[in-house]
Amino acid sequence: MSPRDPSSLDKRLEHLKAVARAKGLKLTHQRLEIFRELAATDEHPSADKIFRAVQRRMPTVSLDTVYRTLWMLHDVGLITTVGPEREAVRFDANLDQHHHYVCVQCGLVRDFESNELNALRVPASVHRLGSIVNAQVEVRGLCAKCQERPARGKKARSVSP
Amino acid sequence: MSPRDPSSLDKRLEHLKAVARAKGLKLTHQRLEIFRELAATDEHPSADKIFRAVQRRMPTVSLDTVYRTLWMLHDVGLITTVGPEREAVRFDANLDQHHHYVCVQCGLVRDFESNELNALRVPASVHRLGSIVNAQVEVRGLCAKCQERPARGKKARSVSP
DNA sequence: TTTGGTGCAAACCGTTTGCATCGCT
DNA sequence: AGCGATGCAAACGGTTTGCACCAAA
Repeated sequence: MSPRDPSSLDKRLEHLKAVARAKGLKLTHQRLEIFRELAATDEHPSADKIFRAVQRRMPTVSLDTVYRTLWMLHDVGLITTVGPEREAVRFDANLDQHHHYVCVQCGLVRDFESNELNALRVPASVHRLGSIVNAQVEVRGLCAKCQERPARGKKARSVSP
Repeated sequence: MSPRDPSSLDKRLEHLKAVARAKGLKLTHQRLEIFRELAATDEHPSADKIFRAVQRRMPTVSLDTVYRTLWMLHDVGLITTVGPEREAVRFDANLDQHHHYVCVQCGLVRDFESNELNALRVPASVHRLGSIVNAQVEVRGLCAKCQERPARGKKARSVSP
């Protein structure tokens, strides 16, 4: 079920249409191309990369439409981002093996430890990709504080805690 | 061994001094304060947060010294960053559970799958932090391509693949 | 006509860099 | 004196936003 698998792409386009119908989103030419571009690769491209690719077929698209579309797709749960969404780099002086809990709304990051998770083994296929420096678990969720005060109307995206 | 544990802070300061001695780094007042600030918390602050904290005790520090110091500490392996280092947000249309391999040099991201890792359980303590949306493994390493051509002299930090 | 979506350009913000100065050895 | 570290200010690059225009219902 790799993203390159054409049947997987079809499935995702189906899903997109279903969600669009359910939520009353307009599936404009631009939106369709942007989603298709992202769904057809497993390289996890940046907005700019998607922009340049879509631009080839559709010279009038603008970068900000790509951004708006991507976040819109993200908001309705059709796509995700890689790693914690954040506005700034976060640093870590804890060199012992540990794992992270990340709040998807406010960006809070907390360490936790687990011998069980420390012992996890990555599959052989990963070793073919390159060397391994470390492996850690990233748990995403809504932190206790953010559960109290429900999401703000607009950008539910990042804020330093 | 939480970062708030004062004995842990001491241990880290020891380590800092040892590495500084070994590598001939100058431990200026600024550098010491910046490291201390980071090592004393487990909030994984941004450069700006560290800057504001250090500034209280040392009103003349500048934000760029904080950045330079943090990356210097990072380059000698004394601190790390949370999540993949990247210059731009990367998007992902793969909603099935999967995991990521991230190259620490060029920023390449690749999916991989593992039933074993899909089944991992997070410790109870994490559930106290908030709700859980998903849990995935992030493996960091140097990808095959980057191993061939050794690191560039300057910033070994990010570039879109 | 009304409601969104889009494109453009300017604003924004985190981060980096060039350069002159400072402080330690 | 010599040399790396620092501070300042300006540049940079990714991202967002205000606004006018356009297209579909």
